[in-house]
Amino acid sequence: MSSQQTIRLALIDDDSGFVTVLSKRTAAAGWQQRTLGGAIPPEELVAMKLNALVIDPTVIGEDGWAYLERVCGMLPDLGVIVCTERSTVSQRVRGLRLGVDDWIGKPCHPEEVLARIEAVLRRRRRARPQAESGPMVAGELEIRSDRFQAFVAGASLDLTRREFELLQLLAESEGQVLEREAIYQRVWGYAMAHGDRSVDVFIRKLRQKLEKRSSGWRYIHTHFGVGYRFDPEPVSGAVAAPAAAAESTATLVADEQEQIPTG
Amino acid sequence: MSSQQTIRLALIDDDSGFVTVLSKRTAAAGWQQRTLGGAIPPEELVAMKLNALVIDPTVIGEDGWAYLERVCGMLPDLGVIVCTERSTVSQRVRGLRLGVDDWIGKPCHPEEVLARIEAVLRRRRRARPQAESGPMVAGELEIRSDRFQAFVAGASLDLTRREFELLQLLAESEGQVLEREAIYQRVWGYAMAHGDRSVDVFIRKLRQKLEKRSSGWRYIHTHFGVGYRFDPEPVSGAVAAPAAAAESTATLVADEQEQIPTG
DNA sequence: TCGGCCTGTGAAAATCCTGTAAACCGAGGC
DNA sequence: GCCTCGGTTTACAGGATTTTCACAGGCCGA
Repeated sequence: MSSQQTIRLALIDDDSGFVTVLSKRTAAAGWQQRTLGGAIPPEELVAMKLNALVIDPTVIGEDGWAYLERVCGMLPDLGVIVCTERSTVSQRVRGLRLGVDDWIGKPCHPEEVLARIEAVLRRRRRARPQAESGPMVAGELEIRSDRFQAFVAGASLDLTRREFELLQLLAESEGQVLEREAIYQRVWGYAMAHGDRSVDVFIRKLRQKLEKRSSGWRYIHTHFGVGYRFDPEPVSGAVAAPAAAAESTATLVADEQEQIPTG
Repeated sequence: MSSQQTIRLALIDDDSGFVTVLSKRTAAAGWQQRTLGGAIPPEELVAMKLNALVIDPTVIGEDGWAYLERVCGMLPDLGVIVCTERSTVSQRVRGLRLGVDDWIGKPCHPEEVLARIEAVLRRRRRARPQAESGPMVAGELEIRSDRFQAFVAGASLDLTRREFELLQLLAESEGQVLEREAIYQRVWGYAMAHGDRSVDVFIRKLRQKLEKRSSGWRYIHTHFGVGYRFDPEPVSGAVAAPAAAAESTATLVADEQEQIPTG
């Protein structure tokens, strides 16, 4: 399910041991992580579209409190976890009241840090049910997850839930070839049984409905022996079209990445 | 809305010193607090309409983990803070992954406990920036939260409390498809048990009462396999057959354009 | 070009989901 | 205690959706 979007985390710390160990863990968990040596203007943090920030204010020095306050104030949606050595109760209370979500003492076990980050994010997501994520657009398709439906020129494709989730997954991975097993695993939520053709069947249904409402485009491409790839392409109308015309169109869509997930 | 709605807290612990000190603090902070000597069925916790729960699982003994899991599962909106003596990293990680929001080691300073509870709750409160305002209008429906009632042309629909809350939730999210679990969670206040049909039943009651007073409109639409969507639409009563115009073609393609799951 | 996979299709069979009605239950009011 | 009312559960039927099948047609390497 797409509710498990990968976590984007930034780490502001200069304790190389801690950074190394934690990075290894977050990488293993599939999170996107960025390590920063020192204070970064909150504006840049915004641009990073982070979910969480782990910070040791001592690397900032004097202005630590002010920095924390500014970050928490400017990014109320960001999960902020302080992780630092020696601290007094009143410092922790001050930090928490300032807007910090959790305060961990060093030394600490990286697994606990991860668990605490998850706890912070879990709560935050629950609070903002299906926040942003405006409609996704592809070709003349508009995919609206708040309606569990896709539209072309305002007309609903009338997708069923499975069809919609499949389309959404494909569209999210635009340009990538997804193997059947991977698709099944992510849409159905469990491993695909050997010989199951459900994915193919749903791809067909999707193609039918897409064709019905948006016949001028091709969205789903088959990769023989591998899987499917979503990539909206206007259908080059007549094959008899002037060579030149077709050619140029081709160049526009030519930059396809044929990557095959190493399996 | 006053962001300072008083906090309702329950404390499950038998360490009288801790209980006393903490109670004094929470009282001073103006929180409503209830101390419980041991495990309480989650159902009763629901009835208490708590914001947060501070618990020392050791007072429960063996079933501590199971209890935590049950509570966190049933009340995803409840802030759960574990406060206990001696604990290992793996215990803390297990707890946090289970759904616990914060894990504090005893002995600890009551002020820090308060600050951590606040940090946990802070997230959840920001969730509804929803400025309560005048009556909401949808179709020929007027929803007045000050009266816990909806009206059509001045006539009350005679909604019960649940019916009203359900309608209000739906109307607030006009246009969005809400999943049953989400509806249940927000109206009933705790997690929906698998197989519970309460939402459907109340949707039917609502539809009946809406139909009785406003038969010219359709308000609640069903999204098969997903949930419900509120969107007032005047019912296109007379489908004055678009006449002969495309008659011949129509017969051939007629079965294609109907769609849009109106419910 | 041939044969062995692999994918596209259409439809039947199996499941799942929702609308509806009615039985149940506990809390109050009389 | 008896009755009413709101809320919960349960049972069932009709549909919608998903799965499963069998076969046809296409892609590729030998």
